[in-house]
Amino acid sequence: MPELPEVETVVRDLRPCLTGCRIQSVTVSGKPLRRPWSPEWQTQLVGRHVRHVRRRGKWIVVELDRERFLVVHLGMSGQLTVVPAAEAIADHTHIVLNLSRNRTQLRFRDIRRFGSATLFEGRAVLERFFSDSDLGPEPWDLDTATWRQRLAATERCLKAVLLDQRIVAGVGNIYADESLFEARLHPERLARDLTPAEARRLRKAIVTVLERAIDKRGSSIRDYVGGSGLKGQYQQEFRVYRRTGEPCVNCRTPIERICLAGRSTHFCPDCQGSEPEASAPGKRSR
DNA sequence: ACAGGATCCTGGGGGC
DNA sequence: TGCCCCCAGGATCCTG
Repeated sequence: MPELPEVETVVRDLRPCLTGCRIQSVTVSGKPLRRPWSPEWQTQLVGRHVRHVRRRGKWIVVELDRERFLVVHLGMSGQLTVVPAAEAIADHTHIVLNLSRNRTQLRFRDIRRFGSATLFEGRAVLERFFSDSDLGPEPWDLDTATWRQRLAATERCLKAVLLDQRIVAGVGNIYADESLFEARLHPERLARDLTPAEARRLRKAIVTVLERAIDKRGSSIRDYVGGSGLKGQYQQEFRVYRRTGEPCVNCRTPIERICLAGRSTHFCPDCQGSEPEASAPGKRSR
């Protein structure tokens, strides 16, 4: 669930609560997460100070002293929050760090356990992790030439390309659909078929939609909360996502839902043009 | 190289 | 109430 805007919100919430804190002690649930947690990390974390908290794609990076990096992925249902230690510990809480400041704790809770927390030793190891996973650029760092070249180099449809973290980092199912609506592009269009103007429009739409969502603290459909436990509000602004059958905000045509790249995909069949086969030359819709 | 499906999990919602 | 099925913001692995 958490995509770039949700992860960015968590990071912005956590930063003032964590920066400068000392980790006093660590407890874990022992339940397996997406990536295995090594027991020795508990002792390595104790006594470390938090230098900085940042985001890379959908990854949260908690930078510690002595070049240690706690890297968290929220998966589908992960929550990373700072709360008073006195607050009851909810079910499915897997990692608790006791912090030096104001009797607070950093808690990682993940109902479905598709998320992960990993400790990296050394900046080079962290960098290698991101380069090995081939994580693409942040949407606003995507330069025109690279973007056009990546689109031209694939046979895949736009929806599949937007979900590919190697091409652009941070976009997930919600913001892929919302960006394609913003750009007025059909999710089944082949990436390689985009004109330069369309490619530019899509890149701009991604940034616009993500910035709007960050302003609203992301989207809370179910489990997502920010680093302070507050929900997001962007779900109230969805124009296509989860609006199947409801009228398009532009043209009142009912929003359609199909399955693409294994994910439910929502679009306006009128505003977002027709499928490639149907758009005969010389007979362009709109 | 890619689509499609299955997989890792838990829980909410709808239909009956 | 309960049961069963479908669905879910992600990523990865396998097969064809």
